Amino acid sequence: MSKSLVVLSPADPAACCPPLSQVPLSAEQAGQVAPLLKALAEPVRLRLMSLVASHPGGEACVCDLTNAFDLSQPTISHHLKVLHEAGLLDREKRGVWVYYGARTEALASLGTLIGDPPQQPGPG
Amino acid sequence: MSKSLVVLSPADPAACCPPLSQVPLSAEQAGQVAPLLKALAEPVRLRLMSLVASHPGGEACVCDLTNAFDLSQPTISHHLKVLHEAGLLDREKRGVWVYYGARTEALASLGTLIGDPPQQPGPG
DNA sequence: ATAAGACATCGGACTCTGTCAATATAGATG
DNA sequence: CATCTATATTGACAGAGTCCGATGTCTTAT
Repeated sequence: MSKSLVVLSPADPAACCPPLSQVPLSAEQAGQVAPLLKALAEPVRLRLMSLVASHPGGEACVCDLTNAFDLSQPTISHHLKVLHEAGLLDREKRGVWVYYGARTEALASLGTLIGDPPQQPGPG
Repeated sequence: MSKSLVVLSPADPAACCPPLSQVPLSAEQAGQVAPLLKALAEPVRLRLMSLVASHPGGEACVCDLTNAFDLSQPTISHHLKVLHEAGLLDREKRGVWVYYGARTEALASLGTLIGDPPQQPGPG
C-alpha cells in the first residue's frame, strides 16, 4: 500500500502542503492549517495536548486532565472539544469515562510544516 | 564560538522545553510557547511568514508583502508587528524600505517541540 | 522648505474567545 | 424507579483580536 500524494486527509490538514519555508502557502492552504495552530495556541490546550500525548499509551481520561488544572470542568471539556474538532485528539467513551488520545501523525505533520528548513537553491 | 546549551534565548522561547509528546509541558512553559503559536495561528500571518521564509535570502520587503494581499497597508503592518514581537521575524530598515527576515531557528525549535514523536519507554 | 513615498500608530467598529454557573445527558447502582 | 457520578451543552459576559480610515514619522528628492 502506498500513502498516496493525492490524498487530502481531512484529519490531517497539515499534510496538505510543503514546509512553510520552502514554498509560499496559498490562501487556501493557510486557511486549512491555521485552525490547527489556533487550537494549539492556547496555554491550557497546549498543556492538555502535552499531557495526553506524553501519557503512557498516548491517551488519558478526562478525569485526570480536569484535576491537573485550576479550572472548572466545563472549561476543560470545552478545550478538549476544540482540540478534538481540530483533529488533534481522538475521543473514545469507555463506560462512564471518556478517553482522549493524541493524533501524533497530525502533530508530526504540523511540526514538519513549521519547522523544516528552507531548501538550498540548486546550482544552475 | 559555541552556542551554549545553557542560554535561554528570549527570542526562541520554544527552545525552552522538550517536545510536547515526551514530557508534560508546565504551565510556565506553555505560557512561553503559546504566544509563538498564536502569532502563527492566523491565515494572513501564516502566509506572511511563509512568504518571507521562502523568499530568496529568507527576507522580504514590506512593499512586496503588502501587494500580496487584499488587505489595507495598516493591517499588513499590524500582522508583521505581531510576528516580529513574537520573535518570528527580524526587522531591518534600509533607506526608505523595511525588510523582514524569518527567524528560522525559532521556527525549527517550534517544529521540534510540536512534531517530535513520543519516546519509547526503556526496558526495565 | 516643500512635497512625495514607505511604513507605523491610533481610534473605532465589529467579531471571536475563555471562563463560569447552571443545566442536560448518559451510564452505573441500589 | 430514583440516585449518583462523569462528561457535555448552554447562556452570559469580559477581554482580546481583526480590520479599516485617518494621521503621524522618517527618508529622499526637488
